Amino acid sequence: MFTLSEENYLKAIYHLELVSDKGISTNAIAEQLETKASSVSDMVKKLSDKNVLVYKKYKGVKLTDLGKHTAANIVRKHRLWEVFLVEKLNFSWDEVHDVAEQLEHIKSPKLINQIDALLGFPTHDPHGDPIPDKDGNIKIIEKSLLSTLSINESGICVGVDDSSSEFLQFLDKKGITLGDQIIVLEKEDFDNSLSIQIGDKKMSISNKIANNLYIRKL
Amino acid sequence: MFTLSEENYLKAIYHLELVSDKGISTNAIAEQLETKASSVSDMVKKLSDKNVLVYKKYKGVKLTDLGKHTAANIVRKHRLWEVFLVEKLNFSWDEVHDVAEQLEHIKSPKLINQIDALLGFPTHDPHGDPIPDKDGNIKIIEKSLLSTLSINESGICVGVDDSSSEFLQFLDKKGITLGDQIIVLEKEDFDNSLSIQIGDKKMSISNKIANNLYIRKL
DNA sequence: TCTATTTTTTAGACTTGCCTAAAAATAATT
DNA sequence: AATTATTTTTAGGCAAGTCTAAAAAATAGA
Repeated sequence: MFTLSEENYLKAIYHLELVSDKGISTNAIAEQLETKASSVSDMVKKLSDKNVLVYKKYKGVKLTDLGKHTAANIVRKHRLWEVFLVEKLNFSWDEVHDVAEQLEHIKSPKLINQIDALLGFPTHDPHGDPIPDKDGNIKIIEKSLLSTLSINESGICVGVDDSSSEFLQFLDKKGITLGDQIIVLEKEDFDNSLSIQIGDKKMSISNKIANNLYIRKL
Repeated sequence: MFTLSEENYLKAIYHLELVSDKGISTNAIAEQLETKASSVSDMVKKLSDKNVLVYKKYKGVKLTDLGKHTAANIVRKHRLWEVFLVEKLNFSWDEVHDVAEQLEHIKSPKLINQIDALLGFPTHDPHGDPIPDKDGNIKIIEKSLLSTLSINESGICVGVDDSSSEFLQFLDKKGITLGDQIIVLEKEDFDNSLSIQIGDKKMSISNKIANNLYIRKL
């Protein structure tokens, strides 16, 4: 069994490994968790003793299979709770993160399995992120940043990169929702902004936004 | 904001105050929480500094209004989660306690209010215990132990005193459920056992059982 | 290659929450 | 009232998890 703190470290390292593929550095973990490198050094030794990661001094860490499995399970719980909050309790997608951050640490296999069933075994959370299955496997879908689409290409909005409540509320204000079909009408060289069409609405989208919206190309 | 440990102390003292009405002793708290009196002394000072209770050395403690309100809110969350688990996730009444013990510490007013609404604002948990409202008030219903009923008296089963899973499973096996109407047919002086009738089923009930079942007399 | 800079680890300290053992206060008994 | 027993508090210590400051290792630049 893992403490709350240990679980948070595992999750942080898991997320970092999805991006970097080589050993995760002490500093990277410290930044992710908003803590100090010295604290990370301590915890990493502890986690190494528990066989969830491999640690060689100055060489960064790598999760073991046990570590990956454990971390994926926490992520699974986090994302299932997010779906629950949105689908069953009328939370909006920008409100769910902090609560899910607490709920993900509840220890009860039956609870999370029943939530899963109640929700109809969803595969993605409200931000479009995949939900690991019970074995920790995730189904990766082909997705591209909106900013990488060419003129006249179109696709379905399937996720966000930045899931801060500011960005999500901005999308709400613009009327952009997961599942929307988007066509790129124009690309402005000057500021890399885009003209896009959603349904019959046309609008201009800054580069910053286009770099945070994932599209499944059609 | 209170730590997990502080919340558990508050809850324990709250429960003890419902029974005893005078200052709650250090030893009583220690026993309730399965900890040592010295630990209680420490914590009680901390809680006194936080104005949730009044503490005079050697004199026991009393919750302040703030303390009562805070504790009632934790109990409210615990019992609402229990209802949720039974009503929405197919838990049985003997499985809910440990999970609710974790869920009661989740901090999100919106979460618990939405759960409350989803459940239709229940007033009692699966064991018949009353759910405090948002202000911490509970509606006490007139209830008596089954053992206090006289021959030919009848009532509705409205709660249990002992809510251990052993006792609850025993009731399941006997086919006794909250809401059942019970008539006392006979009382045995020898061992204080009872003959009762539930619906058209007749059965014999030991004194120990009769001392743990609450009845609303008809 | 040899400094200079950055990264990482170690050392020592602090807080929370718990413990044991001993002292102090209260309660009970003769 | 004096002694005994019980309850409660204090004193000191321990583990988890964090921090700062300093030392050690790795990396980068000339």
